[in-house]
Amino acid sequence: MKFVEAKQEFLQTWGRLGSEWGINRTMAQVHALLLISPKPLTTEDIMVDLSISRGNANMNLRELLSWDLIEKVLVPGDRKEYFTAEKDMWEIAKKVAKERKRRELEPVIKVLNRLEQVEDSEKEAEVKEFKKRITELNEFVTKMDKSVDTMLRAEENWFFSSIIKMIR
Amino acid sequence: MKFVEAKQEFLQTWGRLGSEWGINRTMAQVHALLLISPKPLTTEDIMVDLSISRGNANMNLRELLSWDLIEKVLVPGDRKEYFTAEKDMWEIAKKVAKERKRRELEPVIKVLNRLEQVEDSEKEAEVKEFKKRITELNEFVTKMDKSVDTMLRAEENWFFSSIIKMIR
DNA sequence: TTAAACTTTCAAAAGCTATTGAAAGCTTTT
DNA sequence: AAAAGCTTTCAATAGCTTTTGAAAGTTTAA
Repeated sequence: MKFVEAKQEFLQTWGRLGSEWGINRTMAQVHALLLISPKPLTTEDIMVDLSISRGNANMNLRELLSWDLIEKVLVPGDRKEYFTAEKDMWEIAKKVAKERKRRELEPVIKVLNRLEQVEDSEKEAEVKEFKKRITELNEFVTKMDKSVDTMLRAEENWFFSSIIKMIR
Repeated sequence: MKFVEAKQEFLQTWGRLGSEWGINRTMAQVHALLLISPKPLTTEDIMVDLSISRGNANMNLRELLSWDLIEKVLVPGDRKEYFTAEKDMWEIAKKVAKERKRRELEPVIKVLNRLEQVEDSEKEAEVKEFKKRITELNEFVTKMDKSVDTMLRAEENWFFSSIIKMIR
């Protein structure tokens, strides 16, 4: 298999996986591109490699910056901005987990907490079941949330640190 | 907070979370509806509660069946099909993990394995970096995949069983 | 201070995914 | 065997998300 084909297939595959997990396909592809590049790239490079517009490239680069998955690099004697990606897979996983937790899990927990306060009424069976399910869901999601915290602080804790090493 | 409002907000919230995680919003809402219902529901019930068309309801119900998250229930003396959802959160999580692993992780691992076979060429730095990243990614995704397997078989293994109990 | 180089914005357009609803297809009842 | 009751299909369409590209904005160089 030739490099150019392999590269192309990787960009496709990573983009598809991203969109299956609720991440913009192009954002995943820009990230993939920076991931396999041995040197920092400019907006121009990314536009050319992925055949996308300047606006699109710019937008997805800022989004990746906000996820802290890439960073700007200054190349001495050049006015252009260069970008480079975090390459350690464990770091990437941690950053994604952290961001999704903050953006998605935490707001849901807030809502579930409020919903547990539903008042008991006449509609016995329905309301009882609702409260039961919400409570269970809340416990579950809260535990997921805590597990992510634990993972993020894994290195600080000898016990989890050793479990992580088994999985890692 | 009134029950009807709480129910509505729950359906909204769960639908939004679903779509953030790459699951059709309506599918998540149908699931949510069955999750909080103390008794099995018909297609008609679901159409009314979510204000969706028959075709849409039918399609998402079959999708949920294929994920093994809901099942058909026969009510004696009634020709209609009723549906009911698995209610144990741990079971739900396991089924979702199992399905996504099969549909998304496994195909990616196959591709990564193929991409590792890229031939070394003149373009030294680029190809070398590519191979390195693909290998690391492959190791990482394979470990994720194995971790999911371990989780799915958690109850069979005393050691992981005890860890799961801590998280669960 | 003017011009050039580069980045950001955003309204319009394209592209994609989800939804509708009527028709076709089953299965059970009469 | 005809009708009624219910489920499934799918082409058309609606609605949402992404992308474009030109214009505006910003920074550096001359």
